Amino acid sequence: MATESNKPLNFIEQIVEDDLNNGLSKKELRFRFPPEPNGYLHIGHTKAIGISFGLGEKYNAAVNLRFDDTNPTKEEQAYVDAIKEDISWLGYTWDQECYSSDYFDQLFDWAVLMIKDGKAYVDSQSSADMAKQKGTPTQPGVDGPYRNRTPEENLELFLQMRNGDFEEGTHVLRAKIDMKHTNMLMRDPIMYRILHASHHRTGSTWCIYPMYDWTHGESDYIEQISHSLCSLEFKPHRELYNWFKNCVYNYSYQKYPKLPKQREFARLNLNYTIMSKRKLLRLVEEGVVAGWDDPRMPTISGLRRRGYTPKAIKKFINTVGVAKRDNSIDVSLLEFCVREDLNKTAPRIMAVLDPVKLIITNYQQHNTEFLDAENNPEDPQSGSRTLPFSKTLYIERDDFKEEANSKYFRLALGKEVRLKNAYIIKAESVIKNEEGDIQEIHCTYDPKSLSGSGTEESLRKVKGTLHWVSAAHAIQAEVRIYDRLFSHEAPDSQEEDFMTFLNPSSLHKTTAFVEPNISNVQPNDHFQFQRLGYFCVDQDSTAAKVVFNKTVGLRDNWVKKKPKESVSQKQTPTKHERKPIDIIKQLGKKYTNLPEQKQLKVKAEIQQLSAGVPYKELEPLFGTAAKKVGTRIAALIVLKELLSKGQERNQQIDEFIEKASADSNKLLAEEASVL
RNA sequence: UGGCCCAUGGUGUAACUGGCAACACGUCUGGUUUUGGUCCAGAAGAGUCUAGGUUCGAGCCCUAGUGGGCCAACCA
Repeated sequence: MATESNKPLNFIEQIVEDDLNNGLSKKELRFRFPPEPNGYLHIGHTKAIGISFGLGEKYNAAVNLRFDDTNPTKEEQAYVDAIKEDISWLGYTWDQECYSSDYFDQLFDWAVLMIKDGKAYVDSQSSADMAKQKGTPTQPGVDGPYRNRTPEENLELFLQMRNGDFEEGTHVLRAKIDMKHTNMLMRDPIMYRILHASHHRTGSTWCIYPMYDWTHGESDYIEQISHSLCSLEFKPHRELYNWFKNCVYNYSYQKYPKLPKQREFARLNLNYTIMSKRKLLRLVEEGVVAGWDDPRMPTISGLRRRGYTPKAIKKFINTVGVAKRDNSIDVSLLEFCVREDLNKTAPRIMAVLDPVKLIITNYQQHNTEFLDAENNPEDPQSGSRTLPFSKTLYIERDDFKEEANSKYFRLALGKEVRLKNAYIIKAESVIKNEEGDIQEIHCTYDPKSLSGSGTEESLRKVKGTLHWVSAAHAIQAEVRIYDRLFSHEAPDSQEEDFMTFLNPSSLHKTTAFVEPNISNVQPNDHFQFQRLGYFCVDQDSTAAKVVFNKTVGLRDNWVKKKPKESVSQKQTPTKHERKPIDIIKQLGKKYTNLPEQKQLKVKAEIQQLSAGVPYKELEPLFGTAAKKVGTRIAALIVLKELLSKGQERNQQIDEFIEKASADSNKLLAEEASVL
């Protein structure tokens, strides 16, 4: 608590704090998390969960878990169970487990009172006709023909609706507000529709079901929630929320004296993934992934199976903050959060994913040594284990090159390297097959160099350390390696269907050789495969075959440096230089606001910056991820420069230009029309 | 020819009722290291969308503009 208190408050905490200062008592604080049981919870929900449950923890207030189950055609008990499991796994406990369907009776009674008061009426038109009368955001609506039915008539029809006398779609109950209201939601919103569907909790008791707006606020009110927190897209609903709330308050202020307050925050967006339940459902239904808990899914169950920990997820949610502007968070932050947790907790083991045989020619044929190895250098409590070492080992194919420059720290012919927790070896020769692939690496070892032996030889510094396993002792295990599900940064917000951006190689299964200490592992045990990354045991594991999921790789500076080496031999002293693309983006951002004089200047600057930069590096500018008008204008300027320098047109370029020239923004269209 | 919300380094968030723009991720240096991990030390990168105004002083207040988002399901 003490550490929390010096953290600045986010705007929601500020609101709560203000209410507390204005006379709200701490005892009256009550929050809720209200999922619809029509799918699995995902990382986006975690933010909402973290906000409401976090507030509950901070103020020691109750948080209800409420299932918003007013649409029986989409909801299932299975989803209820999964949601409960996910929230529990995250480590939160709710006060009451509630269901909107528990309030169907109360809601009905209130609706009757509203009909009697002339605040609600039965409309008997088709939904198409109603939609016509509703108008558009820019055009006011008009009253429908049934709007002025008498309360008696409305009541009788409503009772008949409830009794099942009508077909679906023939009648609805609407609130009588204002068809000309600037807020579309206030144009006589529907309160009840007829649905002859069985509900997962109320069965066939009802054939009319209340709509979201006529349920949510009232449920908050019944539960006497003090702060009803939801995401930004519900902002326009707030006005209606308050309208309904005041209606029912007049009927029940003695029983329910406190009025809840809705406030909205920006939802979480993560790049390279999608966050809509409907779309996630499609991935499941079309078999793109193995299920809601496929480790590639952004669902909580997917992340859990992937090896993410509750602590890591909470840390992530805490770090992204709470505000009101649209955001897109980089997955690297999520990855950082798991690594941070797992680094402290995951025992280290050695596993070779892409093996090549290493034979120590001067090691005695049938000898086996058991060497000592630390379980986790970050955690002295974790103790140590023994590793069998013998003449024939496996190392990563990647860890050997016949010839290598001085930047390569691994094994090469004639070079020395340490085998982790074992000896220093020197590569002497290789055996290849007819195709020229390396079959065996032959090396010699220094018997006096054993790790931890304290000898002079053991203290020698060699540049590289490799992980390895003893061929005769290693256990084979299946390892599933995942990559991002989508190759596009924002697959969700494009004109094309998000499925077109699927990464075809998001799953790679391989058989690895793992040190024998894994014979007793259990599903969801976490490990660090040394030098490779964090892995966890999948639920598909059996005693006969262990299955690992790769959670995330280690941070790796080597892979980042590799391409540089090959691309340019020049050692350009580019100290702290910003990438041209970043500067271009930044310049573009403000372009539309600049006076013409300055625009010309900026234009010239962009041209200059893009000159000589390879297309590949500038490509992201033409991706549809460049949403901002300014960025797109900058991209066009760059494009003009590139095309004039002989860059060939491709599909991406053509599409980009086409889209831009059709844009409603004049500046953008003009710039594009030149090309 | 509408209403509402939003605008701070590449990304995400700070900056308490106006007072030197900070933190995290990412990037880059260097050091330690039997994981090219961790850890440690350091650096680059924004002058706060634009134009005005109020003020001794504006990221914060006001006006206008620009850009982005949401709203026209018998979904939630």
